[in-house]
Amino acid sequence: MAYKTRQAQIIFDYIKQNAHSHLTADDIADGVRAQGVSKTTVYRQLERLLNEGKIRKYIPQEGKSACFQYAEETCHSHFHLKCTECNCLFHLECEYLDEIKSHILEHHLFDIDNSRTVFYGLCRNCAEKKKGDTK
Amino acid sequence: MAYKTRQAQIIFDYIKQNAHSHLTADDIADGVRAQGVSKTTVYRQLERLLNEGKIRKYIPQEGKSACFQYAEETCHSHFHLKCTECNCLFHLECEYLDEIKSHILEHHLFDIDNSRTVFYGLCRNCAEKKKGDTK
DNA sequence: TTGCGTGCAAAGGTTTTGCATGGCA
DNA sequence: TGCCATGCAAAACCTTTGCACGCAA
Repeated sequence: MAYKTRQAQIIFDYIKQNAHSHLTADDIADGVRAQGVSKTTVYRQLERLLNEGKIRKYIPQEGKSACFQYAEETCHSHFHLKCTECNCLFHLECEYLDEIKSHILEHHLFDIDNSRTVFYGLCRNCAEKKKGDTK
Repeated sequence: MAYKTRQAQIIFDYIKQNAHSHLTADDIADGVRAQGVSKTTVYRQLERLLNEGKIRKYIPQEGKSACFQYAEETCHSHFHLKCTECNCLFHLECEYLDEIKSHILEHHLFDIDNSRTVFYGLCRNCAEKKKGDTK
């Protein structure tokens, strides 16, 4: 049903190798262009990988383009914190927070999708920086 | 410093009257066009209202355009649930969940912005519908 | 009268699509 | 060979911007 093409492999490898960072479609296209992969194919593969759950998509509050990141299996079981100031992503593994999901499911009848949910706010560094500002 | 124009008032009123729903810039433009307000002005007013904190902006995971909603004061103190299936927004007021913010701040040194954070997942109706599907 | 807000049209940027070709199975 | 994936270019889409005019203060 799905062919395994050179380009698709290159794109997936690139995202996997940069698993630590958030890449825009443009970033990825830049990274694979030298190997003869077009931007159109990048978009089409991103859509496929997204459906397969192999990557995750983040949509910044401000700014233009969506970011993508390799979806490690372990990421399905925890939440993410995204700093609105420095745009860093933090992985949050914590027993207390696992209870959130079951609490909301039981008391509010809503089944949270951990891998899609991102908490926005200020990370430690940026909060301190802001405090220091002469505002 | 800021003039009070007819168009600005019309736009704000429209958003306020539809406080229960998520409106795209286009929805709003459609709603006020008959009263002689241009889409450009809608965008410019949305930006202003956003900065003033009078409305909130939601960026859907899927789909194109951003959604806006009248920001009721009470919304600053609770979280929101957004169904990825039917796109409904639920307001979540619950003591237990208020603890989330302080827990994450104390234990993970991250200051969550409630008004920006949205939990994505499946609401009751859609979850049941999916269960019923012959998948 | 001053200068911010508006409207139109055009630009800007991201993502999608049509169609012919290329390449996996 | 059959058919999905690719590439190019163009389109579609949302949002922003330049500029002249109108209107609130």
